[in-house]
Amino acid sequence: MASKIQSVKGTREFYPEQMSLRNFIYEKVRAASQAFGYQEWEAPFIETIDLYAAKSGEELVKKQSFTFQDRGGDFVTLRPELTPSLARMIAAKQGELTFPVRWWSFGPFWRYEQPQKGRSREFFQWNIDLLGVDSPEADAEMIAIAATFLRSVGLKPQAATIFVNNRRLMNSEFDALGIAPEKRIEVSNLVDRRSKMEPAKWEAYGLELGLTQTQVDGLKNILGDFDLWKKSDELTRLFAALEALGVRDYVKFDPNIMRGLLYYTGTVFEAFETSGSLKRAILGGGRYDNLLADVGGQPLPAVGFAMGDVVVGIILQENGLLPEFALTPASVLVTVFNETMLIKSFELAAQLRSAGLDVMVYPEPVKLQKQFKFADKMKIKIALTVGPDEAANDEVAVKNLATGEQVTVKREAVLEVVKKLMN
RNA sequence: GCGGAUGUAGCUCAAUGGCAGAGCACCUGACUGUGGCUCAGGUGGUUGUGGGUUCGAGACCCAUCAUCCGCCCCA
Repeated sequence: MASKIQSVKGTREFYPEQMSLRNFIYEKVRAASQAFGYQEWEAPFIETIDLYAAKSGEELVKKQSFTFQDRGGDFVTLRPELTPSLARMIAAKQGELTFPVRWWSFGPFWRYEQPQKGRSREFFQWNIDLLGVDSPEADAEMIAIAATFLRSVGLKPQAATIFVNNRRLMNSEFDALGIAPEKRIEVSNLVDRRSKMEPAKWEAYGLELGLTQTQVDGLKNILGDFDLWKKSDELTRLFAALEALGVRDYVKFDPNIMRGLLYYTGTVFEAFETSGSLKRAILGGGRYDNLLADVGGQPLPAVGFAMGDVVVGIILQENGLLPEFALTPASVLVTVFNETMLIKSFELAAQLRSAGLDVMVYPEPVKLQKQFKFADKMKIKIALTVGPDEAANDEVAVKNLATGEQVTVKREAVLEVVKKLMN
């Protein structure tokens, strides 16, 4: 057992059952994206590390990226996120694209971190972005798409909530407390940790960062003020738009939401399950108005979010929201009576396939008992048999495995009989 | 990178330091042209790996590898 070659730590192996789940998520993602008129696109899975160095955050680049040398000696990275690739691709065609651009994508990403519940080193992520519009209403559309997805998988507002904040609002509040602009990143970090630390330790940490007691107290007031959004025109308009879009019940203002990525400039949001064991964000995103200019394009406002497949998969499973995935690979099994009947079975299967049915032929002439047992395990509902008796009369035995009833019909009537059984 | 837990049959798990077991799965038969249900029988293990303690180790000790859970960070 120890000598077996193992999968690379943290990678994902999708057996058919897990593949059904992944495809289920993909379909819901696609439906929500297309409902708002977004186009599917994709970027390279491998990029240079430089693409991320500028704006992704030090932790992500230095510690969490899969980076290695290719055979030519160049350093390449398995993409840990999509937004920098998007920014580059938009910048490259900025003159010829029709704005606003509405794009979505669902593909694999890699981050070198310790695998644990809700986190693997390889994951699939939905990214969706709206570029070219700088308005709270654009932010609202993005949040509405997220809410539409949550609703489509059966997560009600009581079960999953999208928490919203605004970096500009927070920065002006930080300014009002006399916190220097160069301390914003550290203070944001402090805010991020509040829910994870004991109050006393959190205060001590704030003082350690060089804040005064008055500033720490002021920060506590801000973070406890859930009406703070009323001071922000942006958020006031955002909530009005969310009301109009019919998703207001999914969204709550929360001044504690900051998000780690450096490129966010305005509205930020994260969705969490309200109860349950997993304290990880289902999805997260926000407005990033400077990124295009930072990668060498013309300034372009943008808003978007990302959702990993791992957390949402666990939550759907734990809430019993997954449909019964049909593990039936075919609606009909054609058994093989013996060596000489093999060709007859293949002919019959081909005939049914050309009529559009999914048909499996047992690949070798083993005991019929074994073949029927196989059909049962695969949850195939109809089994066809051509034995010597049937062949002599140009007939086929059609068995309904759900009821156990079997009829023998003329070969030209098989299609009709099978179709009737399928309904 | 740090901390905790767990590694026994294909799977889920038992086994006071004293003969390695059960359920499920698999195979065979009852039923040689037909699944599910039942019954009878059977295959399957260097107990993750390498050392050590002991008359004797699945169990105790050390190391190592792997997995899971948490911290950091984050989708």
